[in-house]
Amino acid sequence: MSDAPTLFLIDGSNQMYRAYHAIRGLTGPDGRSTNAVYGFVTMLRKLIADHKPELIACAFDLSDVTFRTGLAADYKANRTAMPGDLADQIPWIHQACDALGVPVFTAPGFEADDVMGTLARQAAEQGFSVALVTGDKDFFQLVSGNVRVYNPRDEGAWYDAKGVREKFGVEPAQVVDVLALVGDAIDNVKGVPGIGEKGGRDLIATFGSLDALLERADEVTQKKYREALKSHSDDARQSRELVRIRTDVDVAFDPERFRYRGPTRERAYDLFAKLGFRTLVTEFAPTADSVANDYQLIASLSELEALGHELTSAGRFSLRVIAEGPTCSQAQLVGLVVSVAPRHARYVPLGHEGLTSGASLDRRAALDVLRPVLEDAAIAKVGHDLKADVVVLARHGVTLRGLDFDTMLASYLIDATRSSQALEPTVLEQLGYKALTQDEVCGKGVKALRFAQVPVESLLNFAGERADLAFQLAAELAPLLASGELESVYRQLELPLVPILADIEAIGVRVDGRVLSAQATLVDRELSERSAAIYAQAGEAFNINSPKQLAEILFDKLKLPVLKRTGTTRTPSTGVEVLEELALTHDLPRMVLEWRALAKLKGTYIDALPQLINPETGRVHSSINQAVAATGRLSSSDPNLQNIPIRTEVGREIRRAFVAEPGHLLISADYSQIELRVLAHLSGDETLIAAFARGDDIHDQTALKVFGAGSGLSPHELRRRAKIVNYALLYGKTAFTLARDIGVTQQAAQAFIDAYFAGFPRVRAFIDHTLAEARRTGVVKTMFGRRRPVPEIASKNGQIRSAAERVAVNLPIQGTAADILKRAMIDVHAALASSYPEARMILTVHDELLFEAPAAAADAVATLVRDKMTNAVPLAVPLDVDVGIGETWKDAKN
DNA sequence: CGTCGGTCGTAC
DNA sequence: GACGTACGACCGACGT
Repeated sequence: MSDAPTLFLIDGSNQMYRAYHAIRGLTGPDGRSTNAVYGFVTMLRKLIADHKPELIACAFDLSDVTFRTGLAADYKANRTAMPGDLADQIPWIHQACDALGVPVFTAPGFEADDVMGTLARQAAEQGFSVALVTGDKDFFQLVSGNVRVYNPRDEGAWYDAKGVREKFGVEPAQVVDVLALVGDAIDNVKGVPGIGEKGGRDLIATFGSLDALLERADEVTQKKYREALKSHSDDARQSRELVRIRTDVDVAFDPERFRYRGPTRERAYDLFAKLGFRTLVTEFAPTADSVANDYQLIASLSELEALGHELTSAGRFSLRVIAEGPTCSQAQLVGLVVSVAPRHARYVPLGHEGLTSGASLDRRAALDVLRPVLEDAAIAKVGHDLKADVVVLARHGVTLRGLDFDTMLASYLIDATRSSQALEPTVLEQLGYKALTQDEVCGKGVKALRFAQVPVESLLNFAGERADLAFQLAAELAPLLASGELESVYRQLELPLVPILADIEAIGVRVDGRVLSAQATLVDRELSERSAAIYAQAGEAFNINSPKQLAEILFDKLKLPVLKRTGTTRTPSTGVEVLEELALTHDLPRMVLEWRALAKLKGTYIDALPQLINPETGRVHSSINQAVAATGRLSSSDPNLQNIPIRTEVGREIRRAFVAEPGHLLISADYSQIELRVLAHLSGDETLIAAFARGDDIHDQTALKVFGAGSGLSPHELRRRAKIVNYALLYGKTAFTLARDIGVTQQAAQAFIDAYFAGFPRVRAFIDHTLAEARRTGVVKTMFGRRRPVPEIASKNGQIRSAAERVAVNLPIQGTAADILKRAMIDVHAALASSYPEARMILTVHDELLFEAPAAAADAVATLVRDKMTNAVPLAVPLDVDVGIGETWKDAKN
């Protein structure tokens, strides 16, 4: 074989059909089928990636009318017509070839096969190797020394002459004769009746060619073949012309026209965006390389002063702090970037190291120059995640004011269900631009640099984009906020919360490491005793934490029954529910459950918390995320302080490590049954409202309605069950799970649910109304106008639809409760700032706020907090707040 | 050696 | 199959 490059000739029509049938049910944003395009593009990209072709082309059929229909009018007449949604995709497939840099060839009156045959012949004559990319066996006839068939379906399936002999039993040159004998019922190639693949192969192998066979038909030993050959010799000859791939079509092979030149980014992006191919869109989105930007470095304090004037006269600008540190709360300024117009950015280097440290301005002097601008509430600030900027600037003595447009929050309000509200995906979706990522600038893994180590020139592009893209996003998102009627929830709730959350993060919670290490010692001892007992019981040591190993012990070794399997891997489940059931017949499951609970406590809290104590402050500064939870709740991470144990005594002990500063006390204030109160308000149910108005215990009330009198159960048990029923409603629990939770039959559980709705009829009406609205609009809303898309409410899949219905019912309740807490936080924060500035809000946990105040002021602060929380929002029912004071979080909650 | 999906478990 | 919203630890498979 020669050293000349291989020409890849793709059988476009064949591959297109294959893709169409291989991928089902893929549609673009407008609902039109995109399966064939996607499959084709995937194939093409894989081919290019795998083989790095220098020469490439793709051939397509033009129409059903070809020279073959001239030879036999019924050629291919038996074929079912091309599906309409495949035909619709052909132009896109051609465009995809073009966008990816693959020239397309067709010839009027000929099929793709003939175009390929002709090009292959010419290329081979010029000394090139040829790969015929197809899944069609007819192409074996074209194989020669330089021409091979490549089937991308089974990788490595190259067919040269030897491959053809093995696969087909004859020489490549004889393939066409075999095909002519065998015929093809689907394409109406008659062939010779009675001769099949095996027979045809043997006949041609014996006689050498179709012509020789027909000439010497008398010599054929099998009578049925002999007679069929004699009476159908014309059919055989005609069939040969139909199956023979032509090599004399009017196309010319010119290596220059077949050179692979790579994709055209804009065309690929436009096409894939239109078709909704998200990963491909990402790959071909415009980047800094393809857009002209005015990003510049500020090189001196005098330039910085000029910039300050520019920002002041602009009256509105976007900014981003570039910072880093071991933890967010210890972040140090590396630079500050601003933008006053699209594609414009100015980067102020403040803390670069090494070769580029000379570029940095004196941090303090520079911040002093910018301070009047940053602290001026009349100059509007735009940014993506402004809280992060507020926090870092506060650490450097600057109070960022004039917060106006946070694109992360805007994007969150527009669609809180997006998987990420980070800048990059948001910009890609809204602006169709692929932003630089930190990884691209700094590298990743162990070799990653810190921002401060990256050359200033490289950071300029990354930093510039942060500010520039936020500026551009703001313009894009503002109209969407308005059209979604989200401006009020943005201006009244989310935006005012930004500096408050920044405050909470900066202040942190004092955690006493000594309490935790004492607990660690105790729990460690307990764990090793318990694991020893477990190993003894199991007869061997194993990793109790490994569901797989535990399953082997329980189900293989001890032969306990497999009660349930996990969802995706179908392995025997070792979840609580299963272990609790097994605990009735064996000791080990119970021991494992107790071990697990302790190990979880230790791993997640006792061991993790001390590592997050900031040595500078002795406090834990958890991040509060405002744009994660789909319902509008806040979430907490690093560490998550919203799931500190409370239900078990040993878990509650962990809260003893959360302490007040000496001379201070913690004040915990939590809304009592806020979601049920919200339900009472939203539904307008008179019975519920009256019960809350009287201050009745709502669970006792529910017990009365649902279980009636004379059930024989203790009041305590009745209340416990009623509580489960109440919350079941909020979460759309089914009779099945309710039955399991309160230990009654499914019928009894259904009866309770029915009794509940009978007792609180407006609740049923509220749920029905909410679902109807959700079905009509595809969106559900909270009392304050926060919205959540629920497109799955229209799903034909019952499971998906039911899940969407539960979401739809839950959001107005959970989301409104979240809105109320946010409103309360804003009011309390303002009240504390003016009346008790030395008292501080330090934590928020969905329906609870935690404060730290000088001991002398604690009672007064508690009163103020209760007042503000109670009156945060007027509802049809009173809001009740439980307040507790103590030296530790545990004490404050008791 | 890092990434990532799966499973499990804590909170409200 | 069956309860909404989060975060995170651990395991183990997989890819570099």
